[in-house]
Amino acid sequence: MLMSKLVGERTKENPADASIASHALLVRAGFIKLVNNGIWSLATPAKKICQKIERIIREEMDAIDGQEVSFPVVMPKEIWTESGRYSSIGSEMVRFKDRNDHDMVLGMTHEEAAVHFVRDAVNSYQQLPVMVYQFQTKFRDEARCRGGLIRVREFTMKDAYSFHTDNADLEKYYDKVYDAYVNIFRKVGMKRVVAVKSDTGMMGGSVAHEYMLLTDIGEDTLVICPSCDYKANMEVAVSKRPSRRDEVSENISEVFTGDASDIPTVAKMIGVPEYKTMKAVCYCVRGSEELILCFIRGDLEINEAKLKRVLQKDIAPANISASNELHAGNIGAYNLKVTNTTVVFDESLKNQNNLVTGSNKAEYHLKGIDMARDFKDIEYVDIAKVTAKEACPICGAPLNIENGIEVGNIFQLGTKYSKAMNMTVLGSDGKPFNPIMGCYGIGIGRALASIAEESHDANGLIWPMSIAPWQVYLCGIRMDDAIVKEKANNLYKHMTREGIEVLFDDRDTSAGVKFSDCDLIGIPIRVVVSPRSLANGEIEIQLRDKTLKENCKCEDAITKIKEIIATS
RNA sequence: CGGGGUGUAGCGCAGUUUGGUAGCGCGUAUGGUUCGGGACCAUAAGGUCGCAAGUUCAAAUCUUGUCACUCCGACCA
Repeated sequence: MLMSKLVGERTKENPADASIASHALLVRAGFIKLVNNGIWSLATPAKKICQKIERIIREEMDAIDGQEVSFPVVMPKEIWTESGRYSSIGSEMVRFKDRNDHDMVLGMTHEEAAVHFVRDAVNSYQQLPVMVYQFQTKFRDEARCRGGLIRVREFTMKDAYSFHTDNADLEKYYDKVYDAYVNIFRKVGMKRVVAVKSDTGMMGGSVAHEYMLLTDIGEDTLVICPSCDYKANMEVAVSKRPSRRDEVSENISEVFTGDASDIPTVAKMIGVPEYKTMKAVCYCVRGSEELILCFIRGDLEINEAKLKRVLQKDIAPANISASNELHAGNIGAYNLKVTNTTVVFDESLKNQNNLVTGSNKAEYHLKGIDMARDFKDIEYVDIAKVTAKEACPICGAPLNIENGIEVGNIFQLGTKYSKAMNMTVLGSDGKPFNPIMGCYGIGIGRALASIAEESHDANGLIWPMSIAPWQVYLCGIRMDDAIVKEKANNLYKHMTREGIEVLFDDRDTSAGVKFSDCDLIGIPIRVVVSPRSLANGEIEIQLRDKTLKENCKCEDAITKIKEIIATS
């Protein structure tokens, strides 16, 4: 590829709307161009990286007996009605009518298509397990795109679907995919990737993991144990909390607290630590008048993902200031009288005593609450957010909290789709059953952006060799010099013939411009042909990550470059 | 969906307060001088100032509406 012909505008200045490095650099280097909110065109370098990432994924998927297929982007309403998701998914799924007034959808995921595809072709347990996968465009009408390619509406995803006779077989296969994913992220050059336990959300199913690239700009919050291998998304993370029960329980008494309504103020006023309080947090059920009143230890926060799972309902924060039943700021579980309200107690309160809580009347709080004594027969559920330094549920070490970008996920789906879509195969006992499914995804563009996020410096991108758009940036300095021009041209032809991927900067421009572009684009090996080094019969080789800079004889160049490629 | 910000040349911006017919830097084209970390000189091309309506002798500038993008939050297989 000749640099003089490469389409894609490079700029010196950061785009005004970029707030993260990968977004800014990918735009500056001319890799991507915005077409519409969350919809991007990819230039050749970005496309080449995607192809290399896909090649690595394909190798790993094939190695665990995956069969590459291709499902459609546009699907009829019917198969989504079968699974129940035509109605359960909101405006994130694009729906439209074709010329015959038929309801259609744009694929945002392909469980339905996979079941539709496999259910007629697979009739016997003897054909299982089977896994199909594809690289396909997804469209999700995201409420809010961000971060360049990190969160977009249209993107390419590798999605895979496996079918099994029983849970044991799924689990065995799930482990294989788990390992394949570890290989994939290692091969594409992502370093700080961890697999965390995750929520299964609208996908249904039980066990799920997300592969997270640890970075400050990550949208997900992760709980990670530094001393054992406990790692979980905040949505599902748990911790061990020491009991704060005192030896002696006081009696309940009222305390005047005036207009103090938040926990720090009340605790300070009464003179107790915040963990000796019980606070109320109120939610409403989306699309209903029903209220959810959560009681939790005052120093903790509600984990809304956990709460949703406990309730099996969609919730939203509620504004209760207008309510007649509840005194905002003075809500307490003791002597509470409410209607059309679900009351939930967090496990952090279990068996605690001498707690301060609202009195359900203005200007007063209660102290001396003993959960064991004052509340009989209540059920405690885990709806609390884990906080940093709490004890790991496995080993007890203080937990860390970090941010991560989700670069891949794997789900044990169970029979949610095979049952809903009536996919059956005959078992060894001659009876039909619904196969157990798993599904496994990796976003290609997000992977590219994540690598850019992890691997760059002030001058530009730094691509790992395995996915670099080109392996070598061949730089002719003084292309107006006949000898340089000839040498560089010969080297370009020679390298290309040897199968080395070269971007040849044949432009007649200054060295500074070429070096800057080379750094910005982030090609791993820079080869410089110039009058200066050529005078000694040498060319210059330098690595983008600055781990090597040396001259070598022209005739040894190809061997040397191949060696670098082979060992990186 | 809620809150903020911004729309002026391919990119980054000034000009808007106080209305007077559009500007800077980068990039691009041509010629010349340069040449190992974003060279210099000269000349040139490129904009119905997001869109629409209104006020006015006159609107990038004031008014109203609308659209788009973006940031923070909600949502997120």
